[in-house]
Amino acid sequence: MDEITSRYDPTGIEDKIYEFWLKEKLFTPDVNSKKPSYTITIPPPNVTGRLTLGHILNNTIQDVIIRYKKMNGYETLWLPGMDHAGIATQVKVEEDRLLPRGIKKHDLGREKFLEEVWKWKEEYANVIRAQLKKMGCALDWTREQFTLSEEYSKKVIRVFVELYHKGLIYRGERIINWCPRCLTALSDEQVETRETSGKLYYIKYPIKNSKDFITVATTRPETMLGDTAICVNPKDKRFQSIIGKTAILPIMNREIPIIADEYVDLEFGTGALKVTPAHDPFDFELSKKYNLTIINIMNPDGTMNENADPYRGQERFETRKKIIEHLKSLDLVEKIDNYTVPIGICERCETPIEPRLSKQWFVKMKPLAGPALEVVRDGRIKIYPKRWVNLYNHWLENVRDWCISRQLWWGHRIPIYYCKNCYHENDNETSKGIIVSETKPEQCPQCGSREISQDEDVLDTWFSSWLWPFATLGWPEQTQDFKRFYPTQTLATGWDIIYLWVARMIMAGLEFTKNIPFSNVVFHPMIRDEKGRKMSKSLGNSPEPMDLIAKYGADALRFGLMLITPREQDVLYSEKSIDVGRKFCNKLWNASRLIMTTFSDSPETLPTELTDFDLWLANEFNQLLKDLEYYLERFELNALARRLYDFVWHRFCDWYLEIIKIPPYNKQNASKYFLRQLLKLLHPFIPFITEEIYQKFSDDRKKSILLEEYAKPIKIKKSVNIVNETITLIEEIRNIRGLFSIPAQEMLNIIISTDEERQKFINKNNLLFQRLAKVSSIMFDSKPQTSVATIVLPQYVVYVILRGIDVEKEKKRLKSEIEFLTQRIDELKNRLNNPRYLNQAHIEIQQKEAKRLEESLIKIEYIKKAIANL
RNA sequence: GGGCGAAUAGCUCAGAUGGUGAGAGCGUCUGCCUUACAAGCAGAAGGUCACCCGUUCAAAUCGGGUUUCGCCCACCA
Repeated sequence: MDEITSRYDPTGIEDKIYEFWLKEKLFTPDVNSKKPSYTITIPPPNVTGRLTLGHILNNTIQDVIIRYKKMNGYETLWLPGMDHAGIATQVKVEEDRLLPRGIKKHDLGREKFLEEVWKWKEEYANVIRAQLKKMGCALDWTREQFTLSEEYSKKVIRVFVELYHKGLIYRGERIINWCPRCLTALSDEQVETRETSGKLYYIKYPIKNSKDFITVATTRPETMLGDTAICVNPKDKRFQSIIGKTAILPIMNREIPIIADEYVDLEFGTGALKVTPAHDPFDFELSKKYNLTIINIMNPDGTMNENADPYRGQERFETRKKIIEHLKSLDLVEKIDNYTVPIGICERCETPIEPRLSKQWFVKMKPLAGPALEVVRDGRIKIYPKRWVNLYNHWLENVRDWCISRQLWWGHRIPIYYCKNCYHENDNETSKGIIVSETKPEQCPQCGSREISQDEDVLDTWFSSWLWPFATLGWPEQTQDFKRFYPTQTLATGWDIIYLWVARMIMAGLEFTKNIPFSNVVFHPMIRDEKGRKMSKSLGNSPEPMDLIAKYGADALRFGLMLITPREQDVLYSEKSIDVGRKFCNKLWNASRLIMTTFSDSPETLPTELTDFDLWLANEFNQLLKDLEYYLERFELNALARRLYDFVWHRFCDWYLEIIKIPPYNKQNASKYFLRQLLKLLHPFIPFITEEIYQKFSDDRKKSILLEEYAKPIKIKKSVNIVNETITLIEEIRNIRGLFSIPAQEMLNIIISTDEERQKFINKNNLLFQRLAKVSSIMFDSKPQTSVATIVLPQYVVYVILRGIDVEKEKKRLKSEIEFLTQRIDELKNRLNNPRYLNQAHIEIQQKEAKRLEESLIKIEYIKKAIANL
C-alpha cells in the first residue's frame, strides 16, 4: 500500500483506466442478454470544433445516468456520434482553411471544396472522440454515427422523398431569413432576436400633383428604394382624402400607389406604412393582396443591386446613412426618434439577417405537431423539469412551416431534379418538370429528356438531426439494434434546442417509426460565467475543458460541475467549484487509504456481527440509498451529487472513520464493506478514481466496478438511537469547549445523569469520549461540587466541570435557553389544546409534538435547577 | 404585447406531499500540524426565507397581488 500517496493525482490513472474499459468492451452492450435495455443517443456534437464546458455538462449527465442504469441491471447503450453542422462547418472551413490561403470556395468548385471539408471533419472528429474519452464517457464506440455518412444520408433522402409524396414538403416563394454572411436561408428557429437601440426615421413622400406630403415612419430607410406602395388604415380619418392617390418615391422618383389595409396600426408612427414587398414579410403579403410590384434591391451579400442604382454595390447599413443624408438635403426628413428595434441575427455569426424573397423548400409542420403534443400531454414522453412543457407546447401550437433548403455545399443535397425541357423557373405550376427521387433519374418521366439537373441546395442540418434516435439504430431496416434499443429511454440536452431539435425529433419519431423516440427528456441549464454572462469566445470567459482536466482531473471536473448545476437555473461556473470536486476526490482517496492500510483485515462482505456504530452507519446508508433512488428517478443529479458528497464527507469520514480508529472498533468493523458500497454509488459521477480504488481491493472482486451489483439496503434489527444520542453528546461537549474557550488540549471531567442502559453504553465507549471530546473522566449521578456548564438533552443531563467558569456567561446562556423553551412550550401547549389541531393533524405529528413538549418541560426544569446551583 | 422562471447567510445555491430551533459549499473569525487527508480537523458568527394580503391548528413551502431581475415567444413598420 505504500505506493498510495496522500495526495490523489489523476495524471496517468485516467487514461490508463479508459483504455482498460475499452479493452474489456464494457461499453458495448450484449444484444442477446435478457436484461431490459436502456438507451441514450448522444446529442451529436458539431464537427465544427472542440468540446466546450457545455458539452462536458451535457455528457457528464448522460454518463452518470447510463452508468447508474448499467449498475442497476440494465443492458445499456450510449451511442456516440457527430453532426455535420452544415452552415457552421462550411463557414469555418472557408474562413479557417481557405481564406488564409487566399482561396475562394467557388474557385475550388463544389467537389474540391467538399474534399477540404471532409478533411476538416476527420480532424475534428478525432479531437472530439479524444475529448469524450478524456471525460470518461461510457460510449459504445463500435456504433459511432455521423449525420452525413453515406448510410445516414440515404435515410435523410428517403425521409425527404417520403414527406414529398405525402404532400408535406413543398417549394414556395416567400420572404425567408437570409444571412448575408453565411449566404444562405435560415429557419425561423435559427434566428435570434436582439433588442438594439436604433432610430425611427420619419420620411416625407411627396404626393403627386400636389404640394402635400405623406410621412411614413421606418426603422430601415434603405429599403425605401424598393418601396412600391404606401399603406394606411382605411379607418384613419387623417388619410381619407389621399387613399387611392399616388405618391412619388423620393430619390427613385417612382410613382407608387397609396393603398389602405386594416393591418396598419393607427397608433404607430404617422399611421402610414411604406410597403417594401421584397424585404419585409408582411409587405410581401400586402403585395400579393393588392398585386403590387415587387422590387428586390439587394444582392445576397447585403449590398445594393442594380434596382437601387444610385447606391449599387454599397453595403446596406452604409446605404442607410447615405440615404438619410440624401433625404435631408432634399428636406424630406421630418424627424428622427430614438427607438428600440428588435433585429434578427444569425445564430451562427450574429450578422443581422435580411428578410429576402426567394424560392425555398418547406416542410408543412402542422400535421406533424398534433401527435407530438399528444405524447407529451398523455405522459408517454416526460419532460424534466416540467416547466419546459410550456415552451414545448407553445411552439408546437404555433408552429410555422420549416424552411429546409440551404444555399450551401456541405450537407445532404436535395433529391429534387429538374428536367431542362419541362421545368421553367417561373412557372406557377410547381410540380411541372420536377422529379423527386432517392437516386438520380436517367430521364424525365414526362418528356424522356436526359438533360436533368439536381437542385443545387442542401438540406438544413436539423433535417438530418431530427432522425437521430432511430436513424442511428438502423431504421428503416428492422435491425437487431433497432428492435432491441428503440425507442430509447432518455435524451439529455440544453433547453436552447427544444424547438430546433427536441420537438422535431419527437415529430419525426412519431411520423416515421410510429413510436416515441425516447421516454424522458432531461433539460439541463446553460453554463454561464460567475457574472452570469454567456460563455463566449469574444469575452474570453469560456475555459478550455481539456486544460481543466489536465489541471484537476476529469473526475473533479465532472463532480464539481454536478455539484453546482441547479435544476432550474443557469449554471454560474467558476473554477473554484472544480477545486471542490478535486478536494472531494482527495478526501475519498485518503479515506480509502486509511481503510486499506489500517483496516485491511476487515471483511469486504457485510460482517454477520455488526457493531453499534456499523449499525448506525448502516442506518444512515439505507436512508442515503432511498434518497439517491428518489433523485435519480427525477433526474435530479445535482441533489444526488450533493447528497453523496454530504454522506461521504460528513457521515462516513467525519464520524464513522473517526470512531473506528478507536478500540474496540479498530479491530472489527465493516469499513471495507461500506467503502466498497460507496465506491459503487460514487462511480457514475467520478468513474476513474472509483475504479482505481476498486482495483486496489483484494482479488475478491469483479473485473471492473462497473460490473458490480448496485448497493442494497442493509437489514437493521436494532435501534440506533443511543448511537445518535452519543454523537449529539459529543457535539454538545465540543460546543461547550468552544463557548468557554477551553484549550484544545485540556481534558475535561464530566458528570452524566442518565438511565442504566445509557450508562452502560457510555462506559463501554468511554474511549470515544476521550478521543473525540477530550473527556478524561465520566462520573455518573454525582452532584457537581464545583462550577459547571450544564447540557440538558432528552435522556441526559451533563455537567461539564470547569475551573474558573464565567458564571455570568453560563447564566446568560441558560436563561436564553429557558426563554426559548418557554416560548416553545407555550406554542406546543396551545396547539395540543386546539381541537382543530387534534382533528386534522396527522397522528404521527401529534405524537412527535407531544413528545417534544414533554422533553421541553423536563429540560426546562433541569436548566432552572442548574441556574439555581450556579 | 403575451408567457415562463427566480428572489432563502457576505457570495453561489439546497430545502420532496405545509409540521425538527431553516441547511450546504465558498468566504470571514477562533482554536488545532490529533499516526487517512493542513487540499485537513474541531468550533463560531452571520437569515423579520423580497414585500403585502389570504388559506390553515401550523407557511420558506399553498393561493392572490406588488416590486426587482432573468429568459422565451410575437409581422406595429
